[in-house]
Amino acid sequence: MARACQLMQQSLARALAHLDIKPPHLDILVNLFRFEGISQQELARKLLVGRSNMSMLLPQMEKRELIERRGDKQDKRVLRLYLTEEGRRVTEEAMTIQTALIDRMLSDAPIEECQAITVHMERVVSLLLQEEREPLEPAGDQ
Amino acid sequence: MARACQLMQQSLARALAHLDIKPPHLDILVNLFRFEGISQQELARKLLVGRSNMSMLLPQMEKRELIERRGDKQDKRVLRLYLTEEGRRVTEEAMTIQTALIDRMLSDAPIEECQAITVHMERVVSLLLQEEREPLEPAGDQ
DNA sequence: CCAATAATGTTCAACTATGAACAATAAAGT
DNA sequence: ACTTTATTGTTCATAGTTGAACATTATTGG
Repeated sequence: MARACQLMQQSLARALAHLDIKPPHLDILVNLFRFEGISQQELARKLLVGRSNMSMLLPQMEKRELIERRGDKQDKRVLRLYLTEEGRRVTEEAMTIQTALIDRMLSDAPIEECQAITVHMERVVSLLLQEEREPLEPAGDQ
Repeated sequence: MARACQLMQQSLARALAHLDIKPPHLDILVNLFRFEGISQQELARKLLVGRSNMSMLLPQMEKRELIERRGDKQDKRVLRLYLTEEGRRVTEEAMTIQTALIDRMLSDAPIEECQAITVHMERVVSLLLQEEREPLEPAGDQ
């Protein structure tokens, strides 16, 4: 199953090649599409990657004029992220490609099953994130 | 969903830390456990990674005496892979840990659903692998 | 107001995985 | 037999990701 994810990433990468973006870029674009104006930190948290990763990718996307980074006026530490018109266009096209790929993969899976899987996966994610924060401390017992 | 896989890998990595092995090593061990005597090439194909990756990991595991590499007598190119006693011991312990993790994740998912998911994932894998080999050639039509 | 603590983003060294180029061996075509 | 083509494993340069250390700015506590 991990292998399936791995292969889908590779396949997605190939399908996205002609737009000159890769899966990590798409992840960023999609999240900005839905949550415009978030900070780099918030974005990194949603994507489950390190802040440093954002510091590598975002400036490069800014140079390609897919996104824009504007400093927050109330907190001079944070940079808020916005899509440019070009960025929005590319995002929509890329999402179309991604959706087509996913549909093709799940074409012979019942709809309810997909939803059930999604629900479980989200539960798994929150479960693991929670565990990450409580390494090994029962705290009250013993 | 890709994120869930990512997190499970991280969680598995932490759970495996005290054995001083990482998920890629476990993948190798489990496959040797089930298919003892396969070549590096076959192993790489099963794991969906490059041959070069095997060339990096396997010698290091050989030095730690988890595996053994013996040259095939009929084909002097291939190195056949075997688990040592120590390797078998570690593999069993690591599989226990992995199984426990997976069970914990899917504890509230119905059994049939898990099986259904597995079936679909395997189909997805074979579908994508097939596509990889036929990049863009309808060949007979048009 | 000032010190201490925390949060954001950047930089850098380390690690992993990859694909291309290569040497050795095998298989196929002549 | 000999040349050509394919396969196996290795090496190396490259790209992507991470965590730690850092500078800057906020927040908290005295």
